[in-house]
Amino acid sequence: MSRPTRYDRDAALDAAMLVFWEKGFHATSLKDLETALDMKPGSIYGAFSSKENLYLLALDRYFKRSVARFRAHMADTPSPLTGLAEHLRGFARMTQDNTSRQVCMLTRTLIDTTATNPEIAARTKQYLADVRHAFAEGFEHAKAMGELPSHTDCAVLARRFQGSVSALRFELHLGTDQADMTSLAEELARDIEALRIRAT
Amino acid sequence: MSRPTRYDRDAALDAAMLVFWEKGFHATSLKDLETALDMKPGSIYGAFSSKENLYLLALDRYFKRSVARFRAHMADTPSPLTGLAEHLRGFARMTQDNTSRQVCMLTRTLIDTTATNPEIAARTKQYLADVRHAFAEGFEHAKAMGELPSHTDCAVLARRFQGSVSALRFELHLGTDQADMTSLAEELARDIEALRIRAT
DNA sequence: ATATTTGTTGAGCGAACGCTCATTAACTGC
DNA sequence: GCAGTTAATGAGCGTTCGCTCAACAAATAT
Repeated sequence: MSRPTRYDRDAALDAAMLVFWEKGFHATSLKDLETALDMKPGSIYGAFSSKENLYLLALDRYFKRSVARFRAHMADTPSPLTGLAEHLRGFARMTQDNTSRQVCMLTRTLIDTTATNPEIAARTKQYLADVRHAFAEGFEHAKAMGELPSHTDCAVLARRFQGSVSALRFELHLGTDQADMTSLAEELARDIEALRIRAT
Repeated sequence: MSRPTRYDRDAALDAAMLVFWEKGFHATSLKDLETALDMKPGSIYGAFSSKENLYLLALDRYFKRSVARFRAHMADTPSPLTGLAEHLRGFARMTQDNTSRQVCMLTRTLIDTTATNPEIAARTKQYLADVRHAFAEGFEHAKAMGELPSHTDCAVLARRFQGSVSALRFELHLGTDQADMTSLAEELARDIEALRIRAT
């Protein structure tokens, strides 16, 4: 019974994520969303309740996808420490891909909404903490495999790592060229690898 | 001749800088500015032409003040390398000061305006490059004083240094507590000091 | 005093904002 | 076919947006 939906919810959320990621919460208008989702205002509200709620759904998508990608990458790398270093080098390879030439959406959101949308900001802080936790797990894994000294504070390393990721994404956003991106990523990656215990 | 202005242009620009810095370009409304500057719309437009122009004036102020502060700090530090390290440690001491618990306004602006206000974004990119140049000068000075190897690439160090500053400011924005701020700043500062040539 | 100049005022402009809802369309069950 | 159910539509709601301008106020010059 009943009429089937014309739109593909998954595709619509993907599209919403991209516009929001690119323009931010405040600069994205309902008109922008109507165009991107190819849906009329009534349908958007029927499906997603409000602009803010749609934003939260898009953000959740971004978060889950980022963490999943990171975990998948770590899962097929024999050395966790190398995996972490490679994750940083990966950003230098995004130079061509224009859709990814952007700041981290979580970073962006926190900046956009701290002063104006406490609910979104609070959720974002949680996501950022979760991402940091995933990074910390990577370092813990490295420690368990004997790549790091047993006294290593993985939480501290994770915070620094997150800083490196932010810095790289910001450089992408800035438009920094391939060569500079590569050398910056390489330096940050080497810092990670330098933590490895050398068999003396 | 003629009627004198009721407002203090300098104070008004300071106030504008603070609101814009806190809320960003898009989330700051004329109402917000009327309140912050204690001026009526007509006066604001008489004095500053447009919201965008006022933003550019506020941004310019932020930029000049930041660079001046950095240069002044470096000028009264005998060792440039220590000065750079101390600059990073300084951010951990901002934990109390709520007005400064924010991302760098240049970072914020670039993110806010890249997709929507090309003119502001272009100006911001220039400012960010100028700041990086000021950092590079600090490293050059350190090199000239024999604190760094003569083959050191100061431009690369400056880019990393700017990344560290961004990371610290972002942690402030996030609300990271005093202890974590101090340890993060300390680590980043030590990385700078570790570059120093050791008298062997 | 008066003329001139310039700053201040705030009601209100047109446009855009996020959002709603009566109406219409497309399906299923009988 | 028709009744029942749910999705899609888009004109248009009330509000707020950035901004203007005719009227007024406060100074100087003569």
